[in-house]
Amino acid sequence: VSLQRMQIGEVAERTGLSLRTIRYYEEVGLVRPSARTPGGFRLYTEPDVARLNLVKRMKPLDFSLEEMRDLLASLDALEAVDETGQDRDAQLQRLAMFRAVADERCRALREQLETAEEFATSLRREISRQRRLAGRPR
Amino acid sequence: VSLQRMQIGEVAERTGLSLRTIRYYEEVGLVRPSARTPGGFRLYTEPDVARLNLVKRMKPLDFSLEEMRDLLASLDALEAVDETGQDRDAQLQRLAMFRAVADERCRALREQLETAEEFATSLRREISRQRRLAGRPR
DNA sequence: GAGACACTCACGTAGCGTAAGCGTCA
DNA sequence: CTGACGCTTACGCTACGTGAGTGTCT
Repeated sequence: VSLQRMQIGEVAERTGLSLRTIRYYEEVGLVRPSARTPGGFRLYTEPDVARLNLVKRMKPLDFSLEEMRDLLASLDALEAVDETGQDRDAQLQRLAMFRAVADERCRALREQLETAEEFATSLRREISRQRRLAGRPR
Repeated sequence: VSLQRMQIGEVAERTGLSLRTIRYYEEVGLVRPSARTPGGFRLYTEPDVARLNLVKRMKPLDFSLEEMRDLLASLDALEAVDETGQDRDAQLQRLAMFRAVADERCRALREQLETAEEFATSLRREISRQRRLAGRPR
């Protein structure tokens, strides 16, 4: 099965993304299928799936789809070996910026988690307080 | 200043929420100002601000505004002492449900953070890899 | 040809941001 | 009376969900 090209349903299953999401990612130029059947069905290769999984792993960082597109573009550019030194430097600079943003987002996430846990704790406390009050009505 | 009633600008400053957000929260019945001037300006009291801050602390848990509204409603109901035992029990049940959801969200947040940090790390690695490659062009 | 699968519109949603045009308060 | 501040109305945005109606693959 699907040794070479898979269609969107299988890709969805393997990535955990919805059909709509996968199509939308193509619409905004984030991940495009490397081929189509004559009838118009999208055909994905393994690298395509890998790219989708990469996007999925980026999502917790809360990048916009546009940012992810740019990040992927930089990675692609660096992967293409036939690049002039100047361009490489530019792409490396962009990567470094993304790294900085990513670090910042991680920090924000840690804070968020802390706030969330504090709230969960205070909710638990409120519940047991109310339970005590409920213990003796009248 | 503002010993009793403050208007929306000051509230925004004190809570860190935007005017738009505060007005929107009112629109969906989440937090409403306890008064208005004859001319229509919103007037908030200290408890109003506290409520807004409470909402702000809930946000990391990723509740929908509707869920928060319900949660606040349950808390309000429990605060009102003149409640029948039955109603109290119902509200307590709802609180317990929220607690369960909150715990689950915390778990999800922790996972998210982990994924995020993994990605940040792999990004760092990729950058230094590319730096090494850039070291000797030609 | 029948069923599973896919396609393209296209409208709906949450949670606000962002003017525009106008009224209110000190 | 003039800023500074606030009001409503309304359209825009992101990242999809959710049909409807139709075509494609095996």
